[in-house]
Amino acid sequence: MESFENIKLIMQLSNVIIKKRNNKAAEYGLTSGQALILRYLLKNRDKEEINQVDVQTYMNLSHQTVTGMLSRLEQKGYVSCHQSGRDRRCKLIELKPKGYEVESTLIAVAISSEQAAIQNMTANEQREFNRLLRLAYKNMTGDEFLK
Amino acid sequence: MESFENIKLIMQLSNVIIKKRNNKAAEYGLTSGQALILRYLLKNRDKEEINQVDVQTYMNLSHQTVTGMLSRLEQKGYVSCHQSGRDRRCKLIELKPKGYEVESTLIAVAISSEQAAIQNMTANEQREFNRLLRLAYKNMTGDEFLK
DNA sequence: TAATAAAAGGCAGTATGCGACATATTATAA
DNA sequence: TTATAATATGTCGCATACTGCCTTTTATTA
Repeated sequence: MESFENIKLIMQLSNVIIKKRNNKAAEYGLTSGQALILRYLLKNRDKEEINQVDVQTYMNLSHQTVTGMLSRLEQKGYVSCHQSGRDRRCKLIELKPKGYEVESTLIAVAISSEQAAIQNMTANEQREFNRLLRLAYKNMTGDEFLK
Repeated sequence: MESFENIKLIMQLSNVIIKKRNNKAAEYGLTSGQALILRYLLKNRDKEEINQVDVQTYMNLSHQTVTGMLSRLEQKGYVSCHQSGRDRRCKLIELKPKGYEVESTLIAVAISSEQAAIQNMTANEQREFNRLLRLAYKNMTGDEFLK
């Protein structure tokens, strides 16, 4: 059998991407993970209520990790967190004005990062790359990847 | 332009892979990163000298990160580190017997993890997946990915 | 209704992974 | 040869990311 070392490649690719995005996000006082959470909140601003567990599902991270990330976003004034009236176990997450202000910047950075990764790929290759990444994700998790 | 969110997919795929490998490696007191370093040292056992900078290059990680990982491998008795006689700035890394003992286990785990990711892919799809991952890596870093 | 299970989230500890900064040693240039 | 640059590595502090363990609140079941 052929030995591709795809696993090491995926892990290093991820590290490189995170490093680049951290450097970009640092220009406005964020990290790449915090920026991704903000984009999720902005995209779902019309939802009645967003709780921590929704962020965990979107990010596919443990609740302990997300607790820390949200508390740092709150400290910086991007979001505010309160106990939900609907279910007192839940943490209601709301975007503050500072969160709305960075929306266009976050989108621009995300697009440029996405473009950097797939440059020099034809449209067909881009579709195939995405399809195979999703297949690998499903192989490893048993679940479909959700945008 | 199409929005694939490949970046988020790659990052989450990497997280899932690391989590699975950490669980496996924990059975014999290692982490996934430590296991990868040991495999590198085992593969290069015939080299005259391996220094920390070689591990950094192989892992594509910063020297601060590798310093910590190596010191934990040393604490656990897998490697021993000394000052190099050839160049006193360099840290000579040597495998201890405990390192050699886990070789077959490390290889078995690595293969099974690699196989898990690419199951349900045809031989052609596997080659294409690897080629596109390498292209993305080169797009992001400017360098070729080295096994 | 009362006991129990499940869900949401918090805290402590450990391991990556980085930037910033510092030190020692070697290489290079004036 | 001496000043300067480059290299190899270290420490500190911070942000992820996890497991393990805990509390509070809601849901379920006897």
